[in-house]
Amino acid sequence: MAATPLFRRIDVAPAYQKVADAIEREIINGRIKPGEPIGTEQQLVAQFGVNRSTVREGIRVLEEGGLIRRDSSRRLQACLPRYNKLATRLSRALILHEVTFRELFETSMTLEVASVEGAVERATEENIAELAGNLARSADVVGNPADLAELDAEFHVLMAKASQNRVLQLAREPAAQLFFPTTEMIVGGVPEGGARLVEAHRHILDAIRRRDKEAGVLWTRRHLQDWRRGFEKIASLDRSVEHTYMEHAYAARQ
Amino acid sequence: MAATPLFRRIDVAPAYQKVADAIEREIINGRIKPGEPIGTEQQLVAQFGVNRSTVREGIRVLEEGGLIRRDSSRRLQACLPRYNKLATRLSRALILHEVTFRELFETSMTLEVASVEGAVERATEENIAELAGNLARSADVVGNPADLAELDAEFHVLMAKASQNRVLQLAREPAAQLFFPTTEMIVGGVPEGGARLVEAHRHILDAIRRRDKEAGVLWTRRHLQDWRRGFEKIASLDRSVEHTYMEHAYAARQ
DNA sequence: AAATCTAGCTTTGTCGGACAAACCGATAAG
DNA sequence: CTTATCGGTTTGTCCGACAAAGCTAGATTT
Repeated sequence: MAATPLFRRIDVAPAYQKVADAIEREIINGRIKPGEPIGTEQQLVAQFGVNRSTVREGIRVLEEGGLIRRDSSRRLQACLPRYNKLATRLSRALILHEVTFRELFETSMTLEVASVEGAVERATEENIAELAGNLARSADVVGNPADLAELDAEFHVLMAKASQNRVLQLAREPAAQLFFPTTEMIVGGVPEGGARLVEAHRHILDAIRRRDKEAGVLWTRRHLQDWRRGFEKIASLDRSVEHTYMEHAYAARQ
Repeated sequence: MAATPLFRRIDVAPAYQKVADAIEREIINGRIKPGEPIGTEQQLVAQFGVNRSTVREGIRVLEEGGLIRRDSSRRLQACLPRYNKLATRLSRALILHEVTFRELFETSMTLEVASVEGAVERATEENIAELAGNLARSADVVGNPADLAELDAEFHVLMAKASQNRVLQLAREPAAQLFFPTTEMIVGGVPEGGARLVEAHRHILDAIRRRDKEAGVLWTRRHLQDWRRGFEKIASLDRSVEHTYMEHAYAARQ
């Protein structure tokens, strides 16, 4: 396109950013492995030749990005970014973008179905045992919406885990974090809601055990459709997630 | 469970974290709207009663989290977290977790199919025009793998946009960022690869225009299966994304 | 000798102050 | 009306300092 420029683009990134980038590079390309120490702030000061305040700003960037963390004794070490932490930030972004429950529901339907398909195909004995444990605990608290909602969320996490697909696990997490908290509202508001939920989980787990993909998908769809029907009794699918939560929080305080 | 404790859990979060949390709260619950200024560092120092270094560390956290940014004149303002930036972090996380292309492919198949279904249902005239523009440009560079790969990625972004589902847009982004760069490798390595890609896009767009969901899904699947076949000619689906990219980068340098 | 304690060194989190460069706004000059 | 200039702000960086918490190794006790 253009002629070769005479000068290279001048690098104007602030020093703290360069510090963060330099450490990030070492982690990304594997020269520092997760769990390995990064060194003390003093050492970084010496290596980069910048002030400790500057180093600390760079550290904050990486810490928030999930690439490094401080161990029990506050020493820096590289780490594998936790999906959960990243997902939390994504959920926050979704709220700020004022997405609606309709969007959330549609996407969750897609991802939970994919999740159960994967689980039916590839769940290990251990995965199945975990799901069974969750189901047993759910049956015990069927009358307690708060506890049941928590176990419901866990059931779906375990299902995604059973799919053995980490990309899918990650992709579903942000939506799930916004989606499943409503379970408590719904189970609490619909008689027999808790029983239907546990029933659906039971059929899903059974389908996974029998490697029956069709049944797994069917019951997952029913399970989510149940959620949807319950939701529409108490709120509109086309309102933003943010507003709905706000109102619910307000109502709960009364 | 336990008796009501006599003392409330004392807060030991470091000051910079509290600064970040305090500002985040104001943004999340809407008291500071996206685009509005946060104030200068000096003002934050005065308001929070902490040192400027501390304030700056808190700012770094929020900046990395995408909740605030500095405008042209480096003043702080709240902002809507950009999907893209967050997705980059997630992609990085996926690489560090050494996910395989099989996981990536499976999830992308799910999400792209959901994407085209949404697009068939809800694409606006404007969405269709954007897709058509992309298609026309693609046809022009059918012999240039690098440019074509870029336009392919854009086509799929536009398709997700046309689905009018922002949760879906967000959910597909991390996988897409890792998935589509390989298009260049594949199109370059398979004769007629470029032509098949443009052909698939043409059929997909046509299906969206005709609101023919079945055709849209069919051609999207074919399109991705094409990718998969091409990929398997040059690498294994079960190797980690990281290693495959490394080798490709190495080969390109020779 | 093994376990425990203690004193000193290290490291982190925070603070205060400082300064150059970039930026902003307003005024002066063409 | 545009351009140049100048002072006040603001950011990015640096220096030095200190309390609290953690770690280490030698001293003490059992």
